Amino acid sequence: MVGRKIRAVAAQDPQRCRGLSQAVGHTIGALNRRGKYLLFDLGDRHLVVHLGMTGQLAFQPVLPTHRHLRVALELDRGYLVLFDQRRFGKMVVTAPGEYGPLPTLARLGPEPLSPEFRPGPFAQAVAKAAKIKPLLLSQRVVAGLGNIYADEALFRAKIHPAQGRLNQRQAEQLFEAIRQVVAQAISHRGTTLRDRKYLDPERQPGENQHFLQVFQRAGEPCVVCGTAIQKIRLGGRGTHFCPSCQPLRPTAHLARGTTRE
DNA sequence: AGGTGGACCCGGACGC
DNA sequence: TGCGTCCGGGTCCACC
Repeated sequence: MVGRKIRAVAAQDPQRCRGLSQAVGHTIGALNRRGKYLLFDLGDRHLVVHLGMTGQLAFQPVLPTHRHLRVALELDRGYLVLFDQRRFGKMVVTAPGEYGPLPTLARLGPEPLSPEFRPGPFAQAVAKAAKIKPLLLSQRVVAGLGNIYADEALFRAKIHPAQGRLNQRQAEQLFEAIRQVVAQAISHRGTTLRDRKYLDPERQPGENQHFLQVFQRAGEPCVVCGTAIQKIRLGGRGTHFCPSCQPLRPTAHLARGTTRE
């Protein structure tokens, strides 16, 4: 669809797609990604798309009739459409770099597999965290981690999801675990759970669900020690961990140099 | 400023 | 079979 001109836009829910009419008359340039956001370069504007949890973006020659069709951009030949099964997805037009309507994008941390993701700044950020998992989900210290990969990375690093003030060693372990979990998920073409919410552009399921070690495995044995995986609620999210491999210790015992033992 | 809890939504799973 | 209820996913926002 790159190179095509946007002729018209139609949004089912104009309130949540503010500014979309600014896209009309622009030509779609490069398509980039930051974290979970897709950025279409329109020259002096960016078209920002977030698929939420169940959204799908498609380029189709004819306008589909689909009950979950939420936004349609009419292009020179064909349509760019956002299907948004549960209405958490977004399409917004902004000036490049001005992401006021998208505060999470405005404060997005580095890509986990990029050179900008560095252990030093990461360690500094997680040393101050009240609870590590909500910080990972905030997108501020690293971009793109959702509930599945946050749980998996914390398991690999042997850190309890509610742990605060990570020490240097924990920070290094978590840094590596995040990169491994993301790289593994990409190599397995994504995670498609039982509900098949995620399918790739060819409509094929991913394979990473077969490699998850804690997510949605509550009650099953830990792959390392055999202890039953626990599920708790943390920051409003279902959170899976091994209570034996990921013990929660008082922060004071972990933050090096803060005790007089 | 940072943390937290609720709102948003609806398909699917589950219980009766 | 059908109906009601609950859950969960990623932000965003109001509040602390």
